[in-house]
Amino acid sequence: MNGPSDMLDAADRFRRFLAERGMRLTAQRRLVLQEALRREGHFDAEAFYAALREAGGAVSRATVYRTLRHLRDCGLIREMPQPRGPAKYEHLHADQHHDHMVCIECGRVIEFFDDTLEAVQERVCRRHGFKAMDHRMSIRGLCRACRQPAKKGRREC
Amino acid sequence: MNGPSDMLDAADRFRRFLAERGMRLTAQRRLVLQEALRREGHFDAEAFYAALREAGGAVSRATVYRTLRHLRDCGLIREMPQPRGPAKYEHLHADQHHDHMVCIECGRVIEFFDDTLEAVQERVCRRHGFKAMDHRMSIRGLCRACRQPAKKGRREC
DNA sequence: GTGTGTGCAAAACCTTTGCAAAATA
DNA sequence: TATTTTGCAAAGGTTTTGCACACAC
Repeated sequence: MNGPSDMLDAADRFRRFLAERGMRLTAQRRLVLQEALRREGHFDAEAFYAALREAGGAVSRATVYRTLRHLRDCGLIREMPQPRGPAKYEHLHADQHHDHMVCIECGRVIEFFDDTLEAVQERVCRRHGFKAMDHRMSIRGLCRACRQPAKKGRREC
Repeated sequence: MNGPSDMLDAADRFRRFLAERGMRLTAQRRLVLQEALRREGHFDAEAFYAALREAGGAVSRATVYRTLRHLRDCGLIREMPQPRGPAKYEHLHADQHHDHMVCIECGRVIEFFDDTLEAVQERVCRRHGFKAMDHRMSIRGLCRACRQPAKKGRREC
């Protein structure tokens, strides 16, 4: 699901996205793209930037922020502003959309996928003449571990 | 749906919420609560603060931010961090949850409600041992007006 | 050569916080 | 009186921007 062919697809898609706008796929942008695809979970711009630097990547903070925005506009990553602190990002697998459950106690994020949601999206959009490009659902609540407050040894999540 | 009894309910609920935590329902907090309930659509903290001041309310910016946070924690309003700019708030009607479609072209927000979503939430949570308190879904795409780019006189939304 | 991208540092922006004074139980 | 709340201004943390230089077409 995240092999080399995915990477090529993504690079191609990004290139097309840029070309359509008279923009260029530079070395820096390629670097940011690769790092974004390599990431498995959620990440924020600052840690992302640090990792890139650590790995010897010659990219500035400004370029990281700018490129993440482009990747988001291109639909390759998803940006999730947080109630507090920096926005979280995650890369979008080409093949399967997913949504999130967030534990309000420990902050853990669980991913899920449900067909019905896609159907809901279709129905609602038809009703309002809206053309959906994407959706996101997020369920807030308590994860299994945090539901048992009395239980000893509750993991930190 | 937004009559005086709603207001009383909300005030009561807020009072209980505060009492449980050894906090007080001060004049300022009451003011912020009332203004939040009065609001129909989405608002941000700064405009909210300005409106309160304009109306002669004696509340400081810090208190507005602090109280909005409490109202959120109490579940009376919903906070929606934005990709850019200040977080948006909206007050939660006691009787009906709703979700959003956001036009990526003009920014318009359309509200909708769909029963199926609640079912999805239940099913997903059961599957993962998660206890849901709340959910939010947001569909990004193009609104009716913005789908017809050729059309003259397209409204600003 | 014209236009686009980058890097740096500074600016902008929204939100939170420290602290002393005021209010409330 | 003990505790909580407020208001102010300053700090905080994240993201954007201005600008000069470098680079690509």
